[in-house]
Amino acid sequence: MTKARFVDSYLLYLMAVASERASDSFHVQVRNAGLRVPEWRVLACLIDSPPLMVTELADLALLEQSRMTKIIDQMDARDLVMRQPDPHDRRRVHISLTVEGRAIALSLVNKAKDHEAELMASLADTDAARIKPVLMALLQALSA
Amino acid sequence: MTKARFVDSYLLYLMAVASERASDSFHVQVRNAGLRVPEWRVLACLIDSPPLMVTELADLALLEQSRMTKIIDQMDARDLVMRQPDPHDRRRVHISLTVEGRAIALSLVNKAKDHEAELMASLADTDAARIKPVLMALLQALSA
DNA sequence: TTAATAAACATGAAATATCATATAAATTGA
DNA sequence: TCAATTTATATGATATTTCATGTTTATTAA
Repeated sequence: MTKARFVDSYLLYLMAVASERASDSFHVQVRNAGLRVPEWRVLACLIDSPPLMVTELADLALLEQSRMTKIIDQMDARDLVMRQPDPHDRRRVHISLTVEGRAIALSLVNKAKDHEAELMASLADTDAARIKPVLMALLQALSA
Repeated sequence: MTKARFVDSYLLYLMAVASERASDSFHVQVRNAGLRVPEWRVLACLIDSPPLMVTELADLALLEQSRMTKIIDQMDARDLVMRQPDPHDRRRVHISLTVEGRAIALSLVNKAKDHEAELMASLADTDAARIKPVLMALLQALSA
């Protein structure tokens, strides 16, 4: 009988490790594509979205606003995204993908789907069927 | 019918958001205790563990080795952990909690358990019953 | 109206993280 | 045995992240 450590059955820890370890192998592909993880998140968030404000994008991509501004600076400089002032509210800036950004986003989204399929296939059927619903339920509970 | 965004059903994204959002409220308590999140992880990993090497601790606490060395420097300076050279292998350093570190760790672990209990209580019974097993199954699959 | 407040984004300084590599000790195998 | 390799930790330069706050524009309510 092995001693159970606190962290090994602590929910927040399990989620953090699961997220980290599961993402690791895909993040290798992200870096191979010349992107950092936050940049990939920006592309993934924008691929099937109308242009988003900086704050909306920051929320969605799990980044703090000032950090998002800087990442947009860099991605803008590399022609991956573009800024368009909102004509109705001149404080706002709409961020959207450039043609090049979209191409890279698409290619990575496809790789992400393949990677996810492999991951799901490595799980027993019941686990595979439960994992997303359970996470969604948690998110639901957190936002209530 | 609302348009489904890619990220909203992408497993790695669901795990990252769920982990982030679920941790947020607890991390407030961590900062109130005067600690940063990585420091809390170190305490949580050491609370019921024999002394660990820097690399072991880094793995367990999801931190890169050189970063762990620096965090240990700071926690050592604050008397939360201590370094002990391994007599059998002089390259190694064993990290363990000081009395003060242990007290803070215990208090936070108790808060963490309360927080987790609340989180679980906010879920439907089937979701609550499934969430940890499913994450453990994923971790199992990843390490295989 | 217009002063006060709030919201959106940007910026710069300070703190932190990462990467490559140094140092030291242990292990391997010729 | 001892040179070569590997392992464990530390270090320092560079890059990133955060925090507080600035600037501009919109909203509120007196």
